[in-house]
Amino acid sequence: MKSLSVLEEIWRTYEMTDTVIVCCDGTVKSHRAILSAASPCLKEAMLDLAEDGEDIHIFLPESNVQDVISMLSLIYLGLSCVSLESQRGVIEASTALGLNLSWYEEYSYDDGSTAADAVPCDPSVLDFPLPQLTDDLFPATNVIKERDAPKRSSKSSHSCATCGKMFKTAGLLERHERIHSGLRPFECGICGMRFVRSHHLLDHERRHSSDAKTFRCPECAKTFSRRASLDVHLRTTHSNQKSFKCELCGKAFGRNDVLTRHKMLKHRGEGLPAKSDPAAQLPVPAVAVSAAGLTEPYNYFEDISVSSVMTSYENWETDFVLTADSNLGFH
DNA sequence: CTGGGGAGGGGGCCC
DNA sequence: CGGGCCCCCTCCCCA
Ligand SMILES: [Zn+2]
Ligand SMILES: [Zn+2]
Ligand SMILES: [Zn+2]
Repeated sequence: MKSLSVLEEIWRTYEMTDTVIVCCDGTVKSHRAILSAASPCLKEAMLDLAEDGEDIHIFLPESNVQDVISMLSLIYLGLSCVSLESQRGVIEASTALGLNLSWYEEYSYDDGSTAADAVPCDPSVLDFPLPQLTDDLFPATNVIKERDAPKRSSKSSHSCATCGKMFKTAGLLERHERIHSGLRPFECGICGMRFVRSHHLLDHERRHSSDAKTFRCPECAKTFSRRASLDVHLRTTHSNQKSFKCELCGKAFGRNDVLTRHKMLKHRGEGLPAKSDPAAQLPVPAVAVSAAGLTEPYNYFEDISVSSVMTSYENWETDFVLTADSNLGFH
């Protein structure tokens, strides 16, 4: 069991939601306890409502589902996986909810004002529960975005009803949704370990057999279990590429996970440099950096999760910033 | 501490 | 569809 993943688990499973955020193009369910923690004035307003177990409805008619999901991922996970296009929408939704934005003050408008200037919660976003709205129009799913949703890009959008991640094809979405079911249909005949996908089982079973390490380094004759492991070895050991630079001390690393570990161990509590610092722009663009820096107890988790979350979004905006070869770093 | 390999688990794609 | 493959990202663990 991983540590630091309680909020991630809540986020992924979307169980026991008790709050519905009604957007212009659908609804997103959430948890009032977590929203309360993020917004004192929202907490105060919700305490006056719905003691009888009914969902509280929060109305953000100016916001769309995707922006609200991005905002919630920021609240639950501390991640800002937000496209440049929807950045303002996230800020506006956050402002309407009176969120305490001090921990991602990296957000700023083009004119230089920042999200930390957010005004107090607008009480008009809260209203009486309207269960028929969600029950009739948006049944059985946590997130509905197809209906009337403006197309965000020319690419097809298939979004997961549980976590909101978007996929290129319905098949990819279906495969992804198996993650939430917890089903692991593929079992290793030797050790009994179970896997979500057949290829993972195949990869695992190879390690029980003699042909475990079939990839041989042409430079030093070391052998590896995977092609990818050999590639990393060649890149870091033989060509000594260090594409991941610490924006706090300038030290460069060959692998992003090593850089992340370095920041966790060496720079805890230091925060991140100003956005104007060119070093802060790469390899992860400033908009994607969780701006709390390294002061929060969950930061290790946050940092290492940024790019993995972002990769699920990388195809829903053409101007999305993290590219597929992010592990190669910048050049 | 860092370097680095092993391993689990993701998305994209082809057939 | 699903199997199989690629490539990726992160986490674990040890030297
Ligand atoms: Zn096994
Ligand atoms: Zn080698
Ligand atoms: Zn550093």
